Amino acid sequence: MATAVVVSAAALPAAPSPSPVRYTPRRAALRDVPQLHAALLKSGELTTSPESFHSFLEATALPSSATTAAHLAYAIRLLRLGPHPPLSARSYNILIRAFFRAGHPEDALHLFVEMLGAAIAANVCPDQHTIANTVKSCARIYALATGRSVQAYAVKLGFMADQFVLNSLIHMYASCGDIVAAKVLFNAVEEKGVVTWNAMIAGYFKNGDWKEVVEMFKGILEVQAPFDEVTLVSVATACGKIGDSKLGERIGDYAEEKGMVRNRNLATALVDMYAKCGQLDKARRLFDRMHSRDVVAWSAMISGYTQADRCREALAIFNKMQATEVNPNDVTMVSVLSACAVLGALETGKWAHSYIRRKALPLTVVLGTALVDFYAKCGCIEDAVKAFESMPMRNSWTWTALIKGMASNGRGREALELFSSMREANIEPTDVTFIGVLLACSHSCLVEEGRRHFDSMTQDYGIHPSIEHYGCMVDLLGRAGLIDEAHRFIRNMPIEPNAVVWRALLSACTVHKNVEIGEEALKQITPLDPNHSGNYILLSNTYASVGQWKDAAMIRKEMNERGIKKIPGCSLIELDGTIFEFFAEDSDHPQSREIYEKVDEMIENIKMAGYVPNTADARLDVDESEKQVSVSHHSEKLAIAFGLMKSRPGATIRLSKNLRVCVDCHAATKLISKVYNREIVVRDRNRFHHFKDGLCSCNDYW
DNA sequence: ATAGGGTTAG
Repeated sequence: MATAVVVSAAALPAAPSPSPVRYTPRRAALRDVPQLHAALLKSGELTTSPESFHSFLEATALPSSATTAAHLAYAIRLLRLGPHPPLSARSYNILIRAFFRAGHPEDALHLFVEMLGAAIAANVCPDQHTIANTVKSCARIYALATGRSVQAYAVKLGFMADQFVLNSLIHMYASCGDIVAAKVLFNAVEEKGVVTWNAMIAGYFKNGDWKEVVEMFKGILEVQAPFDEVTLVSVATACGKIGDSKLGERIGDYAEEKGMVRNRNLATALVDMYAKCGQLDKARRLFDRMHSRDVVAWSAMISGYTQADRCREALAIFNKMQATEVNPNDVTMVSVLSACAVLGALETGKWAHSYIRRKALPLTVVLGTALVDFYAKCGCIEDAVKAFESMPMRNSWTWTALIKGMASNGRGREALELFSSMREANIEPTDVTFIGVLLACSHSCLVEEGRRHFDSMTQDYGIHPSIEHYGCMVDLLGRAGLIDEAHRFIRNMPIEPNAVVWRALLSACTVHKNVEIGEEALKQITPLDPNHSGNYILLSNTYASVGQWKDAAMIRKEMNERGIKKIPGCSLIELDGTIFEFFAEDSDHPQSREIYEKVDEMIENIKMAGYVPNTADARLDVDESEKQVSVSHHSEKLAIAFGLMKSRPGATIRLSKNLRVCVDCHAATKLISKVYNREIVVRDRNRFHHFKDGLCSCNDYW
């Protein structure tokens, strides 16, 4: 009896509340271990009773949150140096399991090898427990070849009928990507238990085959095979990934009904599933009802908001998390940075970066890429480069993020140089990389390079252009003024052009005042995307730019008749870590009056520097002076005025807006940067504008 | 004694 050994159960610290599923051994605080050891030595039990020895080993080595490297070191010294009873498989098994659970699968494998040596010397033979635990370690480090040789032992020793051995092997093969080997074993198991099914499902899960996870579960239901919480965790998560909200919801309801949502992992999986199926508020209600939330639960909720483009709420919930005992990890910070990137929340994101450094969170490829992307999307391209260079590992996503960042910050040449370096580093570009490359060309008017890369994409890399690539090309040609060529390009596309492609052409027509093709473009867009206000506004502005006021007014009238509302312009500005949101003609802000006064002052000042209001993009139903007032209340100007009021002199003003910068705001902002001696960085829908000393980084080409 | 589970980037 194991209990007979331990000096006194009362001498041991109470175990934390045991999880309902897993076996939780008695544990000893490190300072109690020698005492326990001494007592066992003194009574002689340590050497005479194998049961006592094993029990002591378990108490010392089996990990809990309190287990340290010192515990493991103590146990391994005891095993190697003794004194102890003649060693058995059991002693090795305890340590193999301990090292595995403590996150040292390699050491577990070393112990297995050591055990095989001992097998020769002292007649210690691996048993089914040894095999199962060793196989688990192989799975953890993706040691497929090693796993196969362990299976050879299992065959040789006749353990292949053991459920535990079989299940661990199925799991090992599946998680190492050898799904065929896993399936062969799975099919060979006659009595499939719930764990057998789960191991196979987990295999498909690990390989990202969400559809097959769902299919297997449907198979389970069909043959009425057993399933449990663990099954549902995988299946619910898979439902989220493929957007199967019907099955997801059934699982959610079932879990509620059976009280399974008390299982934290399952509740977390359901939160994730609801969020990914677009039921964010349902996800939140479940999250709020959870009894305890660990870092994964918090991260799931935060990423749910980020992925649903509700980034301010993502940051709000991150703030709540910080008031708890749970510490964010690298995964949490990925979502946080991604939210900051979307919002252009530079201060908050910088804080996140410093947190990562302070806590020495592992700079994984994903986290590093999120950092690069964040800095690039906040217009801090130098910091993006620094983050890129500080990463120990980069992949194609990382390079792509920086290339796109360079492109949208108007540094096309550098983006193309980066692309060359990427190739020299032997990182395979993807379809998205080429979108970055083509954007770089179009934002910097590099027409020849763009054509070359577009052709090379298919010829040299076998990547077939998607509609987005075609859109970039139309944009590139159109912006460069090659409107006819762009139009021909669309007509020769092998796939149906969509509204985005035609809109790129239309927008080029607006810039280059081409009424004829602009009309054609709108005609093509209307059936594809009838309710997008931008289309009408672009053509109306094209008419206005060549003085066809009647036609311009007619288009606006048509818009009104069809009940199409202009998307309100919206600008975000972050000051001292708080994000302020402005709409055109906004009067919601408590300091509205001061802000409008500041706008008037700003306009007067830049007029003295030569500003002439450009009302081509203004509403048409009012007279000229009203038009001037209306453009002066564009959301950008309100946000800039607020920024001037609230930041110290000379500080850079950064804002991000939902539409593209209008001609008037662009001209005004250039002058504001000069008159107020401020750098102003504006992120619009498409790209960045860095205003300084009366000039813009886009060279007025956007 | 033993097997299976949730969150992340372009």
